[in-house]
Amino acid sequence: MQVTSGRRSQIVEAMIEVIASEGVRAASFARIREHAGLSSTRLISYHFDSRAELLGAALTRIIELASERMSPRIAAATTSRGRLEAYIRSNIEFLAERPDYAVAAVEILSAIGTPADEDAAADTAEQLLTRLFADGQLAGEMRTLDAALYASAVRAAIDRAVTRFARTPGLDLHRCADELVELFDRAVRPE
Amino acid sequence: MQVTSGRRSQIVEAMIEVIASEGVRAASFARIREHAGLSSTRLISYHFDSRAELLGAALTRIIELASERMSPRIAAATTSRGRLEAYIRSNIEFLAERPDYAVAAVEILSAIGTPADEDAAADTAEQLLTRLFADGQLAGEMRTLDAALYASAVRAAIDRAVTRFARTPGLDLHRCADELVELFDRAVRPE
Amino acid sequence: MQVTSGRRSQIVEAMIEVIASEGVRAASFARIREHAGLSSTRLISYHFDSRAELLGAALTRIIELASERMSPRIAAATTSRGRLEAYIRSNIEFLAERPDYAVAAVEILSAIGTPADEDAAADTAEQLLTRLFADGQLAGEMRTLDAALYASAVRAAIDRAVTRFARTPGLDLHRCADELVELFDRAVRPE
Amino acid sequence: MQVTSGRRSQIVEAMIEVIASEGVRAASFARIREHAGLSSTRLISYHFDSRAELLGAALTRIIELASERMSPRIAAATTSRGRLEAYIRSNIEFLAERPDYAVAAVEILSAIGTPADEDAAADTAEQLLTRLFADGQLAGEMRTLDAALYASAVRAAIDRAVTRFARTPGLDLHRCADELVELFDRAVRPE
DNA sequence: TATGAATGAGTGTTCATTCAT
DNA sequence: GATGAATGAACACTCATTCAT
Repeated sequence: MQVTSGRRSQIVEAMIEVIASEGVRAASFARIREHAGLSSTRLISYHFDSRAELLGAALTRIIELASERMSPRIAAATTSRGRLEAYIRSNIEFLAERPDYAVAAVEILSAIGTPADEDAAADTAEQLLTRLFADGQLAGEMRTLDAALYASAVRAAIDRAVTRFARTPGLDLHRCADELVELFDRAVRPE
Repeated sequence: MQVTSGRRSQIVEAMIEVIASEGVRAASFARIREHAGLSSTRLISYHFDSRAELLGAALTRIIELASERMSPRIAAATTSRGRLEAYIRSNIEFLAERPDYAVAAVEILSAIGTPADEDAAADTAEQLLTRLFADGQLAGEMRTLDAALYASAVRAAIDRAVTRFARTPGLDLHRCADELVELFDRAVRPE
Repeated sequence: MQVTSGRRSQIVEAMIEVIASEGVRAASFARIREHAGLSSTRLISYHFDSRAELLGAALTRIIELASERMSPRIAAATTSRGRLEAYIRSNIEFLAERPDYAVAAVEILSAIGTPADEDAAADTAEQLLTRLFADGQLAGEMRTLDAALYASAVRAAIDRAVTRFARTPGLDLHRCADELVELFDRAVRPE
Repeated sequence: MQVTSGRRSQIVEAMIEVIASEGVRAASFARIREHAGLSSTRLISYHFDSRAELLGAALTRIIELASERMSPRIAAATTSRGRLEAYIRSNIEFLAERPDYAVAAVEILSAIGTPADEDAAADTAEQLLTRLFADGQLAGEMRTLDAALYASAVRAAIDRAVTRFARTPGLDLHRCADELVELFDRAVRPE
């Protein structure tokens, strides 16, 4: 099976764009068909077994792109607190570069929030952060704290920034990143 | 004359309960009718001009209750950092006492979030926090920071805790409150 | 039973105004209640047994007013062709003075057109004209023609003028009356 | 590719028939579904984006048919007054042949009349007549008159005849045509 | 790989009306 | 004379999906 069949990615991108500009609720097959200029919604259900699968494919695609941006930045850091900073900064940079993708991701995650499996992508992101906080404590770089809760706080703060940016495009993202880095660095550093 | 006509509050409460357990999407008039044991959905549209109004009434009710819980606690604090702590703790306590109401509020806010009513309740909550952070800086109790961004970070962290609690009822909310208080107090204190 | 109970006429006038500006379809009990500032639609169904009765009352009221305007003018004419001219002119004058009433009458008549009884008000107006054309022929003032068909042609032409005026308030009604008088006078005069 | 997809025209014809016999108001999707023997009303909204579009399609279809009947007859006439006669006669003939279509057209036009689309089909018909009266005056075949007003009077008279015929099927349409031709010919001829 | 056609369940909302004071 | 509450039927329309080529 080909992950990127041309048609598939065309549909996925159309859905992402519609979600970003009009929200998940508005991203019906009909609206996607229209936005992508497809002949019929049948083309969508031909390529995706269900709406959920399409939603999942969109999220996977976004995470793929975000990961390309963020992973090397995080890997390049040599300390846990440095990796936390890299995580926040590169995530905000991704938002600056692909605001539609970032907005769509938040929309999708809030839409599939409750029902999905524990191993959903959302948790993937938080698991990475949870490990980061756990490692920081083991390395003595961070004070004692609840890694999972801090992970969710970081993600929540970033996601909220994404939402605010979607409504206020004039937002200074560079400064926003600085503030968030400062906020969490102060919160975790020992003493 | 009673503002809350009995029927109205019955419907509002039914909607809150359905939203809390099944999500906003599932909270259709038909589902509310069923849950509240009403004779027809017409009863709902008789008391509320539109779904949006009902949603607004539900949110208002929740904010009313949350405010009853939180306001005296916040007012009792004598410092800005104390008020921040009281805000976080009393909000989490409200979540512990009325998890359905807390969950419903988050659901409703994310559902009506986009429509750009600047004066919406969501912003009201953030505005209160924004003032709190601004006052803290003026009083010299907090270091220099972006009040609005910190406000949204606090709300985002609490809202995320609400969501997590909804999925994991076993969560230790007392400890969760301690951690969040610590997180933000460290983040704001001078030096 | 009092024909004009104050409340009744208030409701009737509100309905006429709503019909004139928004059409019969839009003139629902709810819309009338709103326009008249009533507390509930129940007040309407209290005073009128059905929507049809209210519609009939409105039409009766309009015809009453139109008749006040037109009857003396028609009666004052001494010939059949003079009465035809008086009919047309005074009808157009009524339109100029009470455009909302004239528009509402046309709306109501087209709404209740098909179902109603033969003795409906619509026919009343045409019957009067039919007699006028019949008398004109008997008196030798008019050539041989189908009185009923000419009656309906006159009413149709005037009603259409009403509709056009409703859409084009700038219409010169005086000239319009002149033209219609000329049209039908030429059509009926002998030779 | 066929513009008229079979299903589409089946639905259009069903709607025309329902409108003719029961009025526009009664022509709901449910009633059409029933009359056409369709499996679901969804079939209607599948083929037509909205009720308005379906209404428009029905009107277009009727005008198409009426035009087939009337156009050659009008074109064959060599004088303006001859064309006026041909217009009236062929229109009444269309009424005699397809009473349901004629009735439906009048119903639809009165239903969509208000919404102020200047370029609506109604005006198209009147514009043709207006030109006819203007040409007649230029050619010296008709006396000086308000072409637009005469056009609306002709259409109003014919439409009223359609309505009357719908209620009184026994009406002698041949004689009706004779009378209307005479009426308007006398009204326009010079001297 | 593609597509037009079809579908049943569902949405919120509106309608005039009746019930019970 | 007046009124708030209640009601069931109907409305156009949207949903993701399946059928049949």
